[in-house]
Amino acid sequence: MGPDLDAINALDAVVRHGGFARAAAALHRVQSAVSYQVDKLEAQLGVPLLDRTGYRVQLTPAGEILLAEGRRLLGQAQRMTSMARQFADGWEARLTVILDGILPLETTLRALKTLAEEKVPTRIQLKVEYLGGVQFRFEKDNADMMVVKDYLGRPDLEAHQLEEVECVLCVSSGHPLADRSGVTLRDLHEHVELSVQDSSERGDDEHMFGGERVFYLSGFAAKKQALRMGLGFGWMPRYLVSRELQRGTLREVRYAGGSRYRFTPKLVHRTTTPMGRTGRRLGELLLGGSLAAH
Amino acid sequence: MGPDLDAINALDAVVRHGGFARAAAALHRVQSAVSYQVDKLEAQLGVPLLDRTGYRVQLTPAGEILLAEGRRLLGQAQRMTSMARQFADGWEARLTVILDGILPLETTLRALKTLAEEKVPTRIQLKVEYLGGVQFRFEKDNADMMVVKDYLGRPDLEAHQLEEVECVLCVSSGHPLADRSGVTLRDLHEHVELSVQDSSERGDDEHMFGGERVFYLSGFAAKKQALRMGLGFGWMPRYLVSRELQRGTLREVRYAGGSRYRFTPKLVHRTTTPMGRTGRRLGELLLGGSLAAH
DNA sequence: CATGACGATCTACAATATCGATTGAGAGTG
DNA sequence: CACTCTCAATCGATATTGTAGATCGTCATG
Repeated sequence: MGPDLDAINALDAVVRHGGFARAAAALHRVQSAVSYQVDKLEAQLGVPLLDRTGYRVQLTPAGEILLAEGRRLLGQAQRMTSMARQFADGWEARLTVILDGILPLETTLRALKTLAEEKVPTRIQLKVEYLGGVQFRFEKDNADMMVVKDYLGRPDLEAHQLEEVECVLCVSSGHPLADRSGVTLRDLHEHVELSVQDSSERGDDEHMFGGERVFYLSGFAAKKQALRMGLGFGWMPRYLVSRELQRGTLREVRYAGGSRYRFTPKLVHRTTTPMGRTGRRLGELLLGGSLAAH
Repeated sequence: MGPDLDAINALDAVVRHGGFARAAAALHRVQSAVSYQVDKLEAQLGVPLLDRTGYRVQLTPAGEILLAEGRRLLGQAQRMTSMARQFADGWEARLTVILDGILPLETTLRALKTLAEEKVPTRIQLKVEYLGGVQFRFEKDNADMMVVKDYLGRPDLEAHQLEEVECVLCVSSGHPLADRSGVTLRDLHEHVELSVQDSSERGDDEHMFGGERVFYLSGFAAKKQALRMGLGFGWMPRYLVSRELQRGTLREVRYAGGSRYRFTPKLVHRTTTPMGRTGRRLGELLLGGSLAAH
């Protein structure tokens, strides 16, 4: 049907090396084989590509244009084979990673950037979820990895610990709770609690206070905005609010039960299906780079 | 070396028709031939492309990505063949046209736009020259066509007449010649004549007045600007100055020897080498559209 | 369990690519 | 002008590759 890549390659060699004989040498073939291939290509395309009238062969105008097109074709084929070789070498075709939105995106993105610079052929899909939604998605999408605050352990899951993240119970400086000390659970229940919406159907975070009024926000950016507006109180990872706490825009609630807690995020993957090279490399990068750094 | 287009085509057929047997039917081959091609492709790429464990074959993740790449390859090859067919059908690869700058670009550009819309594969090169420079370039570049005011006839050149263009001897309204009537050649010689620079080494236009002071401009746009600034007098094609003449910004010199002349532009091409389809089509478009229309 | 569709596999055969040698046509040299 | 050298087309023989046709095991379906 179409043109033959070998034939195009032969033509290319003839033109680049300036002759059938030299092309044949370069291709480790005999001259007649090259002649044959070029003839075939001309027959396939139905256009004379080389002008044989002179002592040296020369491209016809049409040949020039078609060869340029053909070279693009060869390049693309080259790319396809190198892509295939990478797959053969153990690079997986797809890698799905679920990330808990409470964790800083920056380190993850930097790791992905490094992967891109290393030209891995893998299509990486990164999804951000919250709370129980992380594991929910991990299982629903049959994802390869998740970076999560907490998860329900299972024998087929393996976890690596990442750097600790601290959470702070925050409130706007204008909020009634801001200036109070010795805040009790009862006090908290009189105010609105802000939480990030769980994308699964599971219950709430263990650190929630179980009051009457809870507003669910769609992410930590929205939650922070709501906090600053004085809508209510709520837990925030410190790295997201450290500047506001310094400036005093947000205040740490002086809650008697403790206004801080730390947790260790975990990089989780399956032990059933071994991870491909991209997955392993991404793991290295995430464990190496300090995930919780600002 | 690289992947084989036929094999890619076979894989594509298998996936699109959902099975080796159907693919074979669609390709007018027997099933084993398709099997062979797909096996070959997998061997060439070194990656399993189809998952044969199930009842129905299914693409592996790597196969999915590589097939997508392969389809692009097929499409490109398709384009290459169709391009070649057009060349085989008599569309030339290149077409060089020299245009006299005194003529309106618009019709020519419209014709070229039509050609582009008709998806001719030809690379068209349009060059604008002036006076003797047109034919000079035509010969130097071995161009295919020229649209010219005058040319030195030769037996191997054939010309078709286009629509007449009128030239007017113009001057700025602020110029001393603007309000005079019965202007003589002697009067003209006292002022600066504006002319467009000939890009060849040949002499001047036959319509020039042969005065002492002549300013040469690089094109009609520049000439018009110089005229409006009152730098001197000079011939302009009417279509370029009709608005200025109406408004009175420019005035027609009331020259006793005649302040207007008309000429018939000609579309010239060689009779020695027959024109290709693009050349013929462009000729049709230029002769059909009224070249001299505003 | 019988049936039918599917895809792998094998063999024989056909088509296609390569080899090695020859031919004739420029181009360079004395 | 004769000689040689390089170039590319051409040809017959051979090696490689692709296809047809038949068979086999597997899996889904009724």
